[in-house]
Amino acid sequence: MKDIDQIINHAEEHCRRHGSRLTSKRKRVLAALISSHKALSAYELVDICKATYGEAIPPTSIYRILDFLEHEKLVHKLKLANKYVACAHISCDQQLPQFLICGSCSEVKEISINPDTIEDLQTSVHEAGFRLNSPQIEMNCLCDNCSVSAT
Amino acid sequence: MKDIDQIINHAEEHCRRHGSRLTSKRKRVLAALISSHKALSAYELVDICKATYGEAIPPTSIYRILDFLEHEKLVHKLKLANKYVACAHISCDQQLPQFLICGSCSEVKEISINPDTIEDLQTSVHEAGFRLNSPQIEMNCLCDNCSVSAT
DNA sequence: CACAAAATGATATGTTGTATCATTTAAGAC
DNA sequence: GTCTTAAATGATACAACATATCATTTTGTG
Repeated sequence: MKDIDQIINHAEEHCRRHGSRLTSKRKRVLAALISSHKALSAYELVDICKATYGEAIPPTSIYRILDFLEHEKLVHKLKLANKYVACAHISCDQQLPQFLICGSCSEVKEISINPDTIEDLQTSVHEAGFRLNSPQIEMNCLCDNCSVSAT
Repeated sequence: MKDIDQIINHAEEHCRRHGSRLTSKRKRVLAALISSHKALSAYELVDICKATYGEAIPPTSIYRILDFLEHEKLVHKLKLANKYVACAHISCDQQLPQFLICGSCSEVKEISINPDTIEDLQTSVHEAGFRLNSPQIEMNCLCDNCSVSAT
């Protein structure tokens, strides 16, 4: 498990190379996401930032910051859950995100599916006359933990 | 292309077998979804029902009716878009929905992906310690129409 | 018909997200 | 260093999506 500061430093470097800036508030939001290990809503991030740093970042700013982080591919938005997660691969620049979201506890796992399977999916999509915007796929799941306790 | 009344009749029979009732308002909502050929939001359905039948069905009722129709598997909720679509297979009871959603024009296509591919997906999910709640998968796409006009 | 259960309606409010304009902050020129 | 300007952040208002709660209406059954 990588130290959070180290990941933040990597992200900062990544931004610098792209000519953008990882400001202190952006860092706070990213750090909050990284350390949560869960998907968080924008308003949850408002609360967490307030609790952690005393000073409140208003919702509009949080949304803008999330847009920025998403654009820099440091954060993914999970549309199934309307929540946000830090990219699991900030430090290695991988780019084919697939997410499993536990419907019970909101745990999120970012996995890498066999590229052949993704290829098959693409084929099916093409045959239907569509094309995939992004290979980001989100799946409603139960994590093993929750499926055990549900029994 | 099946006649809408015929599909509605089939749906009514389906409900009867399950001991539930497809009331006139539920029929209206389902008919609106079937004839739209697009995903519609709950509030769009409020407007359409009002325009089509004169009499308004309030949002709370629309949501309840959508829940009912979803529970009866006559309608799918697309979480990516916060919209609802009539199930393309009402008349044949198929049950493995995968959806392609055009991010530009909201056109929705319900496709059937190769079962082997779905099987592969399931395997990846299991290896990650999760289990799929439902095989419903939604993918952000562009339809060919919109990708042509975007060029 | 009378009763109970199911369905629908009314009202209020919660959650997520965006539009608009004002203010603050930071980077580069001089 | 300080001036200028562009980027970032803040404040305010509001739109879209959704649910909680309680009241009323409709429907099936004895």
